[in-house]
Amino acid sequence: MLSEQELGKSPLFHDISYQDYREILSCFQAVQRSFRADELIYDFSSDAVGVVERGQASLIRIDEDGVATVLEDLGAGGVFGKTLAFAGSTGDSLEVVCRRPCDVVFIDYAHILSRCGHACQRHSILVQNMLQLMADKAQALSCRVDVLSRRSIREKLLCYFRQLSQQSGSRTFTLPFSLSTLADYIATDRSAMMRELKRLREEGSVRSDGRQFTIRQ
Amino acid sequence: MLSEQELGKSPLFHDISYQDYREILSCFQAVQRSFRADELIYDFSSDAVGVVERGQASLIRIDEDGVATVLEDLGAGGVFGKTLAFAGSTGDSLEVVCRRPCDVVFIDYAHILSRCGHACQRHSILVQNMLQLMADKAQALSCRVDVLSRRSIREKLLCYFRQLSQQSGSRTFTLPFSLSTLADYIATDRSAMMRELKRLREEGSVRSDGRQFTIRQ
DNA sequence: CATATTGTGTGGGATATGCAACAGAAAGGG
DNA sequence: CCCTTTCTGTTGCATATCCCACACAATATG
Repeated sequence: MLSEQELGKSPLFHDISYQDYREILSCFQAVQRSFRADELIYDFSSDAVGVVERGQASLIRIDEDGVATVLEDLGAGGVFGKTLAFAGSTGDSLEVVCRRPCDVVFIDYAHILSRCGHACQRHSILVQNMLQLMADKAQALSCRVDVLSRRSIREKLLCYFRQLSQQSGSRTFTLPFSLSTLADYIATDRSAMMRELKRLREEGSVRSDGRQFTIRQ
Repeated sequence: MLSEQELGKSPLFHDISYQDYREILSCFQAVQRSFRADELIYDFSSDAVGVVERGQASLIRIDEDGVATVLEDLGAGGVFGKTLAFAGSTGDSLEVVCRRPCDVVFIDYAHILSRCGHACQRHSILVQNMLQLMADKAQALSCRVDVLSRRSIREKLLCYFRQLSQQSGSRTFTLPFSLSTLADYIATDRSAMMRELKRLREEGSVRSDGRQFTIRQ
């Protein structure tokens, strides 16, 4: 349960009064839980939709060989759920895992989409907030597709760097994760990526210090 | 403008009366237009959100070298707009192009997300429909990421085939586009893909006749 | 009907990428 | 503090993938 102050920062309950927030929790049978780093948040067995209120989590895929791949990075406002990801090619499993301590709200998805008998104002605002979160998710996924659809490691890196640069509004930006994870994110071999990174540095397209990067132009 | 009968099939105006539909069009300054094959539907210059009511369209990216890549396949219920795709790595442009004759509704996105002064019932249902479409879009993009994040052509193909198989509810299914476009879709070279496809056929993992495929298991 | 355009299928040669393996740096945990 | 684990950086080698080029089928187009 959020405090009145925390509620102000909540992506899902934005613009909802504390009174309404409490009623929504019961009306929607919503559950709020906190997680520590590395804890399993969701395993795609229930029909609930989860919203990350605070903290950071990752949606990862584990294939039959046990290889893990980060499919999505979920920050505050991140949404996940069975109905929002492909059921998964038989054989591999999906999980949402906590990276940094998280607060997560679980809500029954069908309940959100069904016309509320009470036609309540609360419901309407909640749906609107949910729409906003979903639009953000769609955009984040679009970015990912934009990167992954590039044909070479080089192009993938440059595409991703340009995105980060644009987001930060500067030619300099900080990677949201380690270089090893970056390789995973762009779905390539780490050593091959390091090689390409070196080349980019040598020809002056990119400068880097740790996780801080600067691109030319 | 839709006829009363067509309205019943509309993804965006589902469960909305004809009367309300007409008022929404004016209240939201929504515009409805039809397009023929190969016509340009949207070039990401306006802030409007588009919804494909009928027909088929593609969201394509054209990079600085003029190479086109299909980023999304938009059928009935497909949503697109500037706020839903990454602004695009500077240099390449995005377009929505008509494949098969389309009816498209354009709505001002800010208008949808803003609390409607009238707090009207119409608005609320429209938002709910929009949420459903957005969730569908997120799922479709997840599928795409699932495929593109595979490390080899072989795995990409198998992953995509499993998705199609699951969608059709059968081991046999039909590709939604040509083999050449498929190569594009999984972001690889066509000849390399053909070679891999040949291998899959030879070892009996896949049988195919034209665009009709059958996978083992 | 002739002609142009697009799609399919295949191959040889160049190379970018993947894989395995290692060593030192950095970070976390008791 | 030491010890463990993760992360970074690099290399040699094998090969999957790309690029170019060609021939033919299928389909559109007038």
